[in-house]
Amino acid sequence: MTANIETKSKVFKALGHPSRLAIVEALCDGELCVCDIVPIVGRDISTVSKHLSLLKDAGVLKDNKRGTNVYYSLHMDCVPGFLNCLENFFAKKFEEQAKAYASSSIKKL
Amino acid sequence: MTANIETKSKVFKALGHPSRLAIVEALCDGELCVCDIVPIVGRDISTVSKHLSLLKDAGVLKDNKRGTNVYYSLHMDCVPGFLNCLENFFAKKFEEQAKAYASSSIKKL
DNA sequence: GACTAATTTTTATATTTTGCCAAACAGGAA
DNA sequence: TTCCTGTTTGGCAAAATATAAAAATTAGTC
Repeated sequence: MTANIETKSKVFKALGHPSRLAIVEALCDGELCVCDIVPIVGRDISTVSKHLSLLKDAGVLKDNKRGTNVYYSLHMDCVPGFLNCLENFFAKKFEEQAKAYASSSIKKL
Repeated sequence: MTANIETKSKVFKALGHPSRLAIVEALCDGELCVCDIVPIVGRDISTVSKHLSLLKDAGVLKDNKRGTNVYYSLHMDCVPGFLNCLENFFAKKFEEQAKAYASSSIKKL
């Protein structure tokens, strides 16, 4: 065990907010500047900037300044795969729930 | 996109606390009852119980009552792989930092 | 039934996080 | 330099979270 629990839980905490997860999902398709991220999140620029620095501090994102713009991109390659796995997990779960509901509805007839 | 951002960020939020991540890491080796988890976390049993129900609510864990004991186990198979990837990420990062420090030390001689 | 052990829920308090505004800062153009 | 645009930082109120003590619940035993 190299990384301690605090370091790793910091990554999860960083991703554990709807605005920040939306940012990370958007960045799965490639880098974006802060000005592009703001409308995606729908919050004040200052708020978005704080979310971005938190994600960077956790190691999830990296930034790259070009001119007056700051471009953020994914730094941690583990993330997209896990997001995909999560997607499948909930897809399967909802499918099963729908099936269970359907069969219970039939029973009630 | 099947699962909404709230559902997914709830998973990350659940894992984004050192006590809860320690619980999940312990459960990667197999199910444990609450009485076994309490000493691992080192908190009051009521606190641990709350952490466990939060993890269960997020879909990360499932529980199984046998007699007076409640056994918790991993429900989401995505998690161990991601934890492993995180481990490698930080291992590589610390290695690079150590290398960078070593070369900077040599320059100072 | 009463009694004990394991766990959860309730309640209360302390701490942390979030989000907006205003101010500060950085780079480019006039 | 001054102005303008894009981004970050500081401060504060509101909301969310963590913790533990006490009360309630559940299963097993006598």
